[in-house]
Amino acid sequence: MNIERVETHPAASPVLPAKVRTYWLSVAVDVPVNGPFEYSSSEPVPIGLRVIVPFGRRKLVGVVVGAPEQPSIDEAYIKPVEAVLDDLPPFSGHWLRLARFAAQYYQRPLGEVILPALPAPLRKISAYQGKRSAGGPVERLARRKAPALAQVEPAPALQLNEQQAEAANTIAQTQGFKVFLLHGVTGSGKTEVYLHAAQQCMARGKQVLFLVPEINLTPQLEQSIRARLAAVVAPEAIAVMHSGLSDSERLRAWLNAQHGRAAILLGTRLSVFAPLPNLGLIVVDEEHDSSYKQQDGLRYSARDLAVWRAHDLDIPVVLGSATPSLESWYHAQRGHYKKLSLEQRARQVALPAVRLVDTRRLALQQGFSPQLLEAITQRLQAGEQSLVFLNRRGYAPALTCSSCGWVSKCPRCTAYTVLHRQGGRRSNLQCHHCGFQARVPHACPDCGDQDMRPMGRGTQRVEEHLAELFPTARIARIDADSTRLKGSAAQLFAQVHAGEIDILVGTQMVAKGHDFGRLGLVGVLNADAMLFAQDFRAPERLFAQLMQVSGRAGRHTQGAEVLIQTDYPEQAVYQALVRHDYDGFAQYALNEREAIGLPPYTYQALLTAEARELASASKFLQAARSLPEQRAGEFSTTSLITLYDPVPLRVLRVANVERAQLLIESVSRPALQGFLSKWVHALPELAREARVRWQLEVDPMEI
DNA sequence: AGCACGCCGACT
DNA sequence: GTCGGCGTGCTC
Repeated sequence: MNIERVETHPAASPVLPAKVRTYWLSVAVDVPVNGPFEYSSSEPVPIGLRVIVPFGRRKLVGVVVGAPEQPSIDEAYIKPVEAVLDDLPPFSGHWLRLARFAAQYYQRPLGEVILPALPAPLRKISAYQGKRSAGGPVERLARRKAPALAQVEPAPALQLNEQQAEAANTIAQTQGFKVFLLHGVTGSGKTEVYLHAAQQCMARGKQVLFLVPEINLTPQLEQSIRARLAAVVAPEAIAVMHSGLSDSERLRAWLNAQHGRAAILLGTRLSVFAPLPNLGLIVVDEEHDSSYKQQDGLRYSARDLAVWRAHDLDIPVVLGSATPSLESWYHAQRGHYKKLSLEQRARQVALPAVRLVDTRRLALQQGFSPQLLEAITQRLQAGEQSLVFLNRRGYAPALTCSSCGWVSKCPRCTAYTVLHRQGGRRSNLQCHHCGFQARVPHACPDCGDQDMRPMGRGTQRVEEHLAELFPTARIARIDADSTRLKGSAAQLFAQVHAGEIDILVGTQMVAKGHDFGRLGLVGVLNADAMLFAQDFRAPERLFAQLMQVSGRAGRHTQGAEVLIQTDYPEQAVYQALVRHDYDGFAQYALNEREAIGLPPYTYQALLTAEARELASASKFLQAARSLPEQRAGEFSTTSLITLYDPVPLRVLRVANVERAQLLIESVSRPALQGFLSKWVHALPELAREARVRWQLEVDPMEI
């Protein structure tokens, strides 16, 4: 193998004779077993370097996380390190502390945090073996020239209004740890504030970490940030990281960050783990967005880790949103975070008027109220665009038999199959949980009747109705189905921006980021379905989502309007939306949470079990639940911990796997942490006996 | 997670 | 007789 070893001490090596001392190393590797694992080396290896180690019958890249004086297991079982990878400087103490904190907080082995945080070429052994050219991926990348950056026309800095300037200066003047919650309605110019503060930070020679929920969906953001920064930093000093990059592009950005060549790193949640030796400011844009929470593997919250990281480095962090998470709002109320408010819109355009359409006593036409149809008609006549928002893709949520009541169901899941138009008149049935597809039956499988009808409506059906009602209007639909082909989303959005579309039908895909110039009306169908999802955060999510879609309207035109059709117009969420009153809604929702004892007033974790049969999953959870009583000596803090009864998940079966969950709650975060760290040690054995798969999520977003 | 060992069913 | 099914166990 062609791997350079770490330099030995030059003075020592030629003189000292045979007596070789052994150095012990703790190495974190990416396996779902509690590590770290211990290895030996004849030379000292600095903590934070990567090594290649034998592991069972294979070889793995690991990271040295400790150098114990004595090994914790019998020396006879300890194998020597195979190679030391010194193509990168060792990870800093801060970086390792961050990884350690995440591993401990989210109850995962350290290696499962550290290695997935690295670009693939740095953690895959194949990048170091069997390559014709010498060296590793770092050396190979250095020999290749980076593709030329596209020319960006520098955008002039906008004149900040008074509130923006005050917010930006407050942030820029802060050097130690401080969390700012930047609260500003859509269009109030939060980005300008971030960039202003970022610029001042970079001017002091410090790096900026700028987190965004998703970059792919909003190429506008990257372009506008590049344009705004072009006047202040060289294009190479802007590194971008997101899931759309190739391995080598990601590696390049990562190395630029690690070597301090990047003055600013713009990236999605994984970027919170990027090594930034000179970090001076962290920005988390749209901090309430659920994309910051990873939903598999290490279930971390990039927003929460960003705050931790800022604290550890003693630097400021800015959380920005028009609809902050109730957690962040609560911290601001308590004075833990400093609230900065932007109340004016940057452009002199009034917020759209929000009206509720009480659908309880209305005859709806294909799901549309007369008021909404009338509003669309008027906008068409005025040459303005309308957006119909419906968070349900497909033609209809199910197919049903009108004579016996049969409903189309997925054979593998506890869910209806959704009727989809395939193009033209052709249709099929699809399961949105497991991907199962079936033909549409000609007759009812139960009674043979041929009168099969779609039940309810999705975006395809809404699009069809609109085409019948407004035959001359140009209509487009944007959802996961219409944008499946690569590039088609960008093309559809471009058509909307170019004014080639009169009525746009869309799911939540249209809610984020896009700035539609001529959009005068937003109509919301079936909002109540989102409100009554069985989750205590449903109103919070609904408020944020409707605020966000509402924000699509009237960014440039006066007199924009949002119509929300609902059977429950008296609900606090809707009333607050009419008043554009985030503060009122947040206060109301927090009071409710406090009264019932929900986050942010308590802390939660969720243990989920999966098995062929619900009974096995429940049995495992039941055993896990009774463990603390059985071993009372080990679990001393249980008086502060509530373990609820295991319950089946709302969608019980997905792809022939049945799921149940157990909620753990505590008023004390340390107590919950202490409990979980003991509890997880016992779970693998219980799971083996019950033959179930399990996962533990700390601070779950959905329960 | 991998990877191998192990012990039962249908094939050249 | 063997190819291969995936249950079980282990990794410093």
